[in-house]
Amino acid sequence: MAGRPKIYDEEKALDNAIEVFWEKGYENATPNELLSAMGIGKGSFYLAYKGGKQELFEKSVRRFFSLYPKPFLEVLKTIDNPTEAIRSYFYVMADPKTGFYKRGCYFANTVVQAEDKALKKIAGEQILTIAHAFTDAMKKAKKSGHIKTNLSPELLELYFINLWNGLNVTRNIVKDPAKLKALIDLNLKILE
Amino acid sequence: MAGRPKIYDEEKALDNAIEVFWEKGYENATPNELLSAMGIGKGSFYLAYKGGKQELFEKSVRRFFSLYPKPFLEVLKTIDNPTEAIRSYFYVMADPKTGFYKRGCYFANTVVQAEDKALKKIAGEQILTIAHAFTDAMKKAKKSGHIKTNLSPELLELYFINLWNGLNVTRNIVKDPAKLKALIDLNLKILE
DNA sequence: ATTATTTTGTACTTATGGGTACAGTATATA
DNA sequence: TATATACTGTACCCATAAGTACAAAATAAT
Repeated sequence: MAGRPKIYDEEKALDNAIEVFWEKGYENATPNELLSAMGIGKGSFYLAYKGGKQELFEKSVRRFFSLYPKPFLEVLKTIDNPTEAIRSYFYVMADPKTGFYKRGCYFANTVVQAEDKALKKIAGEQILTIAHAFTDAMKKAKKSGHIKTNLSPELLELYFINLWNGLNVTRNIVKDPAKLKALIDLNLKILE
Repeated sequence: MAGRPKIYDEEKALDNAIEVFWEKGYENATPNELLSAMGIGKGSFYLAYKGGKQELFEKSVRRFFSLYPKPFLEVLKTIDNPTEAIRSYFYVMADPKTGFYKRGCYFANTVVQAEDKALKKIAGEQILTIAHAFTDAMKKAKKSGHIKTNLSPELLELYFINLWNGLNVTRNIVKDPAKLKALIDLNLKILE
């Protein structure tokens, strides 16, 4: 455990890198922007991330997941009737105060933007993980009678992934939060 | 009208450029790829497109529109009950034989990928144009009694834009055409 | 055949992406 | 206090993006 101590906070630096990637996308985030946002030089960077930009992004994906979706999914598990929780999750895409309204879904953006197949895949898996958690919640709610639809959980899951992915694009074209909320509400009627 | 004659076909060159942009996205398409696909050198290129890559892309957007959505929209106008026509339009995203299944929506990709706000806007406008045509078709079908929903045409339009945009992302994550078709069918039930 | 006009190919240019190499500095421990 | 270890900063490096400059070539009209 000897050696010169790090001058920067690893987690904070990663969080700052997330901001750059989120704003610009993986390909458009330049080393200069990343390094200056992280507050470190090349020496430190390539020591910490031997895989360079790609490794940084992969780590940022996992960190992003633990920062945003994960806490929500843990609350979701404890809820009996999940419809309103799910609605509020979708609403972040329609709320100008959130990073999601402004910059979209970290994962869905990557799925569309990245050239690298491996990155696309990792990002897609995060979305699927979230979707699975929604499905679990809905299965439970069906058993307890809070949700009555006869649609299969798998199809419902796909329906909600697609709503989310759609919002990620549509918010760029139709910016009115009220319209986006109406769209979400309309889609959620499927659970009635 | 004197002068050395062009050695290449402008339209064909533009079509070839579309293929590159469609495959790679605006930012990731390199000059080398574009020029060699178009079969011309720099001299000819920057003479024909003084605005460079950006001008080329803008022209490619209009050309793409005239190649794919426009013919469909013209047929759509002549149809009485548009539900099946619209369904078949959405199905291109679920059909492995089409460029849309493999490479997605030229416009929606641009909306998500491009840094340039002007390009984002132009691409978004194409999507809105298509959506408006759908709305017109549905208004007509409502009057003639083929469609009975009470939802406002504006909300329906947003719903369909969002379905399309969602498919453009979701097809990267869930590749099974049958599942994608089931998703489309489920969404189209809203017209019943 | 000369000229005016347009197109083409090649050479050059600047900036940046995405790193590597390595010498120097700061620490924990023996 | 010496040493092994870990971090940092600076100086390089090569490839490519995106475009300019311009001389040479091919035509139509005179």
